[in-house]
Amino acid sequence: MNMKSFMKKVDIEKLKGTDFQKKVWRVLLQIPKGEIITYKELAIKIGRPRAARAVGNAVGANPFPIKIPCHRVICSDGKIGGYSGKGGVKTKRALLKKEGVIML
DNA sequence: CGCCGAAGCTGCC
DNA sequence: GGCAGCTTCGGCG
Repeated sequence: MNMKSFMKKVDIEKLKGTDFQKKVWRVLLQIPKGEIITYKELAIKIGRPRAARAVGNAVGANPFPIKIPCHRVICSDGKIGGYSGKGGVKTKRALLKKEGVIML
């Protein structure tokens, strides 16, 4: 297998950020297309089930909000949390819809 | 069901 | 050292 095909995204490890952030971004990139996750689930995945808020900050602090499926992360209520990126929550909803994720 | 306040975690000034 | 933030939970009406 070609390693090049594997690195279709950006190397988070190469980016500047804390261990916590890198972990969060890594999980985001491991999320399959059309799949979403809550901040809480994400926090639990990285080992900080009580750091849902911190996770939100890390996700929104990523250097490439376009290459990072930050829009795949939603509230535990199944609603869109927020979006510090361009367009705001509006863009987030649009991206989710494009991905095939329909919100009720 | 909707609103309010408090809690636990990180990153930055 | 302290504040604010893409949240979460519990209690109350």
